[in-house]
Amino acid sequence: MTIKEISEKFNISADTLRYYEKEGLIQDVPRVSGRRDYGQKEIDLISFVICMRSAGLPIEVLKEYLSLVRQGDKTIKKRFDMLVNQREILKTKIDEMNAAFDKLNYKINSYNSMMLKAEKKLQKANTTNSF
Amino acid sequence: MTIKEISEKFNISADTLRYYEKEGLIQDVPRVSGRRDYGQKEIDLISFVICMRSAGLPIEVLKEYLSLVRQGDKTIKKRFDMLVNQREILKTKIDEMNAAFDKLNYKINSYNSMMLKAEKKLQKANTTNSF
DNA sequence: GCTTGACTTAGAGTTTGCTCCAAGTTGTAA
DNA sequence: TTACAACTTGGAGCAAACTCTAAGTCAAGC
Repeated sequence: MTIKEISEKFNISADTLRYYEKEGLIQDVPRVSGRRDYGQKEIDLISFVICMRSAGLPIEVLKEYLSLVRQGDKTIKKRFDMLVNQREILKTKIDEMNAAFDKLNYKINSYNSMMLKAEKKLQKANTTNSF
Repeated sequence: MTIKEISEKFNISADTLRYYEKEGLIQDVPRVSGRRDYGQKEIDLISFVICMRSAGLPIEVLKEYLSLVRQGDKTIKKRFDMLVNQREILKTKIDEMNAAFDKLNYKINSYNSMMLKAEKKLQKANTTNSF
């Protein structure tokens, strides 16, 4: 697959794909007369990287993890620890986002009843604070 | 409360608090002989800003929202729309993070059984792909 | 009165992750 | 065979959100 096809498949810019390669995230991409020609192996890797990046895992962390993978079985324990660590960080972020989501929801509902009751001059909403 | 107390209360740097103020997120902070002296109003606002920032809402968006709040009731519909919009964006991000979390979990479990069965030379794990 | 430490400001610097640019190459279609 | 679009590379540029620096101010304790 060409860079354009990959870029469309994953909804990511070709520049970003080249950048990931430059950074060493996606290595040894085959070329056909100079052009990148992604195979299944690369597609699986890109899919993983994009998923993790979308969750905010830093490029540096992914780079180190993939470097460990390339170093073979002796790095399994270290990889495991990395993943567990990243899972914990991710869990914290998800909790924070859910908290913000709930707060947003609460505010939206307040605004909603505020607007519904507006013409009746019943602006009793705005209960906890003013923003 | 002093900037240091706020900084410790919210586990955020004093520099960041000053930065938010410079950016217009937290306005009209009272001073006592030049020093910031945060009151309940400011604390509520900071708490809101930090919650939203931790969920990734951009400073620009928060700034505009808070500016609308200051402009009074005529901006309620616009604020409402902003919040609904941000909620949608946040929902998408939460979904992405949950997907990554599941993937991480799956990998961690794979590594786990890999390591458990290692000495038995039963490295049949690593089922779907190699990283 | 003097030192100290925590503040103040304006503004410069840093980090992360792209995103764009310029100049050159290549396969295809007219 | 020449025009064209889509690639290639190295490197510069950019946006967001801090983070740090320098030079100055102030209240408290000695």
